Amino acid sequence: MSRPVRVRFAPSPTGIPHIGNMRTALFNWLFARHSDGKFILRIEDTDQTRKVEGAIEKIYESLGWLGLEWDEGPDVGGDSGPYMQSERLDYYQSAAKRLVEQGDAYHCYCSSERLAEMRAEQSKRKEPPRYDRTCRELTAGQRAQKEAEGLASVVRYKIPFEGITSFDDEVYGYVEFQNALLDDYVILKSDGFPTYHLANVVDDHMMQISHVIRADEWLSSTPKHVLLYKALEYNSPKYAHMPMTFGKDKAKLSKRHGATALLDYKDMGYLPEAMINFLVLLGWSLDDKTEIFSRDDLIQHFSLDRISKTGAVFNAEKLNWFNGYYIRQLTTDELIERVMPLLDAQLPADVKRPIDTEYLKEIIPLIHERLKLLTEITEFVSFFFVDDIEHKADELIGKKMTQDSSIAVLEASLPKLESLAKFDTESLEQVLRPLAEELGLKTGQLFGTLRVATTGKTVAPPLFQTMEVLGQDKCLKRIGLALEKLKGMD
RNA sequence: GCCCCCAUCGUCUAGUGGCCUAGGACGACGGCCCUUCAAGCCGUAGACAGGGGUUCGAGUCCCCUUGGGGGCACCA
Repeated sequence: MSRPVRVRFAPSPTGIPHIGNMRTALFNWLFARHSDGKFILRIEDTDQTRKVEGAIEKIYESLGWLGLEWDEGPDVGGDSGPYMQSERLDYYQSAAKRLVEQGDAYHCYCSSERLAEMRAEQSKRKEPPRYDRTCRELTAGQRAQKEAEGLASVVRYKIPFEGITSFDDEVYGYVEFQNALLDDYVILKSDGFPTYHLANVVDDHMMQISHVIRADEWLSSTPKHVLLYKALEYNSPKYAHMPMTFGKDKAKLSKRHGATALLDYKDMGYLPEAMINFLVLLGWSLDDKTEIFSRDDLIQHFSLDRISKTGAVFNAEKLNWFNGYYIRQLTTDELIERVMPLLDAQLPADVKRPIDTEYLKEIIPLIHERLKLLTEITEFVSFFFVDDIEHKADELIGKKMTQDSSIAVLEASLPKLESLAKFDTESLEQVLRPLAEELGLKTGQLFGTLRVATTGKTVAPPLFQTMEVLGQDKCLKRIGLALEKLKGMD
């Protein structure tokens, strides 16, 4: 009989959650949803010195952006609260007390200066840095004396001198460690706050966490936790360590790899659905061909046994492809909705607000499949909105064209376009295609020149459709401007 | 230095002893389409780190080497 699935995402509020954290959150969330279990948010704020103002809001925002809703947490409550570790100090302290009384832990009065010195010595001698266990053997009398002196103390776990601590990891399988090589690590700091090791064990037990799904970097501290579960007579949860995410240099992803905060990607114009699809494939796969997963697909198919053991490099190129793909899947209206705030913020002030949605509906189909990032939208559509465009002279003269031939092209086009009763794609094509032949030019030369003249860009959506949306007046006016520019060049 | 983990194309990965002359995706390159750019379609190059075993047979199992990563705080 296995217990109900309860997993947690337990970030510490020390900054903006980065990609790696959020991938861990994703995997936990998927496992919970797949298993019909609970996804719990717990804030591990046990380090008073590293607390960052506003970090918790960023955690909410990051989860929210990806749509990873949590069932229990500091803000939504739940039966296992409080969900902020700083509000659970009593639990940790009594656990530590119990361990001391049982003889599984002891007070240590060594100063951090002494410890630092000791470690320096050890590394000089090329020895593994470890606590020398000075305080482990203190007699009751010695302890009383230290207390009387008013010395602050930490509580250290008393690692057995012999034996092996092992566990079965859901991803890595059987892993074992020699107790003799483990350090008497601190479980309670001198300020009365627990370390991660104690806090996560106490909380995971009290919150009835069934599976601990966390990054690989925790693998080597897991025996400490296993020992703690045993000493406290708790049932150990199952462990699933997942491979880490690396930067291009294969080192643990960190700030120096550029944008690493999840929300940076939101700001850069990525879609959360693309991000999820990309992130889940970093360390998990369904089979040999499926690449695209909707949220429901993932919930349906996600499983721990398909998590790989190898670290994955965060490769933004593939993310870009996913993003383009998901943008293309949106309907015109959906894309407008997502892009509207960006346009509102980025389009020049003299463009009328609110931005004309009907007009956008004509424009979007032209640029939709060209968009890779939402933030590119302004660059793609501004020439539709702006009144006067700026022509670059050298762009006005295309490949295999000269100043004179460009002028000729525009002058020949003008009357044809002016005479058009209907300024739509078909009519435009009907007059412009023959015109190229008349002028003895390739269609590309004619259309290219007109493209730059009407849009101000060398790269734009198909000419006729663009001109139709732009409208006759704007096109004629812009061609006129282009002619002036070309003629005034000498 | 010690401990732990990992090892298939540049990257993400499929592969759980014969279905592998190793599959897919991104990227790269070439082509088609074509008024530019995209998108789409077609195609090409590209990997089992090395060495020993085990086996009739090893990318798949074992060992060693090498390489990479992670951990070794009163941080999580």
